[in-house]
Amino acid sequence: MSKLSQPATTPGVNGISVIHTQAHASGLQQVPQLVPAGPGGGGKAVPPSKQSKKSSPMDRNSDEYRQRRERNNMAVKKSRLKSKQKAQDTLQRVNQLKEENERLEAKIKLLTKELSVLKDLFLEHAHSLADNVQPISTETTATNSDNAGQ
Amino acid sequence: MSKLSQPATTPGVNGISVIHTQAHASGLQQVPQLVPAGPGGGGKAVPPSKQSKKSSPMDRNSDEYRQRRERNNMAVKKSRLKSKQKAQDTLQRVNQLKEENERLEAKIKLLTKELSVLKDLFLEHAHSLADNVQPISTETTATNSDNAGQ
DNA sequence: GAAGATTGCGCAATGG
DNA sequence: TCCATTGCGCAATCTT
Repeated sequence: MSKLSQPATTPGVNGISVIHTQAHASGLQQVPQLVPAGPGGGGKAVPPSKQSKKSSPMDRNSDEYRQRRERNNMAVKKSRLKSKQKAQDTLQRVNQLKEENERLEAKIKLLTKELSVLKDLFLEHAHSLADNVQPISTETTATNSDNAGQ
Repeated sequence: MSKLSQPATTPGVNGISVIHTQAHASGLQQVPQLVPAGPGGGGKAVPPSKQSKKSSPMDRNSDEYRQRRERNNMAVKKSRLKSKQKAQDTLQRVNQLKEENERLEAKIKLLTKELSVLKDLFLEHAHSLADNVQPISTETTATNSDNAGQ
C-alpha cells in the first residue's frame, strides 16, 4: 500500500526540490529540467568558472542519471538490509550469551554445593580424628558420591 | 510497543518522486507549485477530485507545512540518534556478557579442579579403608593438598 | 485528533 | 568508474 501517491511540489524557502517521475511506465513526466539558478536565498551556486564539463549539475532527465540513481537506490537498499540483519544478529547474540551465562551460573552453584559437602565431610572427619572417634566409614563415603551426579 | 507496520508492497524498482530541500551544490529553486498528478502506471490520482479540505496536497509553501516538516525532521533526527545509541549499547552488552562468561568459565574450571582434588582424597581414603591400611591422618591430608597439582 | 516517534524510500556526498 | 555507507529530508504510519 505504499504507493506514494500525490506527487510533490517544491518548497522554495529551503532549497531545491524536484519531482521525479518514473521514466517508464506511464508517460507523463514533467521535470524541472535544470538548475543553474541561483540562490536567492543563499544557495550555493556553482563556483565561478567551472561548469562546462564535469561538475555540471547533471541532467536529471538523462538516462545516464536515471540509471545511476537506480543503481544507487539498489545499493542503498542492500546496504540497509545488511545493516539491519547485522543488528538483529547482535541482538540474538545477546540472548545467546545470556542463556549461556545462566547455564554457567547454575553449574557454579552446583559445583559450589558439592564442594561444600565434601569439605564438610572432611571437617567432620578431622574432628572425628581429633576427638578420637571412629574413622570415616565406607557407608558415609558412598552416600556422598551419590549426589555428585552431573 | 508493537511494530505492525510493513508496507509489504513497494517492490524495489520504483523510481518515483522526491523532493529535496537542503542547499546542495545545485541551486534550482523555482516552485512548480502544483501537482501534475501523473501517477505512474497505477493510475491513482487524487481520489474524487475533492481537494478542498483535507486530502489536498497541502500547500507546500504554507507556514503550517514548513513548520510541520521542520518538526518532523527534528523528530527523525532524534529518533535516529536514539536508535543508533541503542545499537551501540547492544554491542557493548555483548562484550560485557562475553567478559562475564569468561569469568564464570574460569570459576568453573577452578571449582572443578578443587572438587577433583577432594574427590581423589576421598577415593584414596576409601581405598585405604578397603585395604585396611591406616586411616587418614592429618599429615597425609596436609601433604596431599599441598601439591595437589602434580 | 493533533504531536511526536518510527520507518521505508530516494537523493547526494563520500569512502573504498 | 562502480558499489557501499551515511546523513538528510519527505511522507506514511504508528504511538502517545
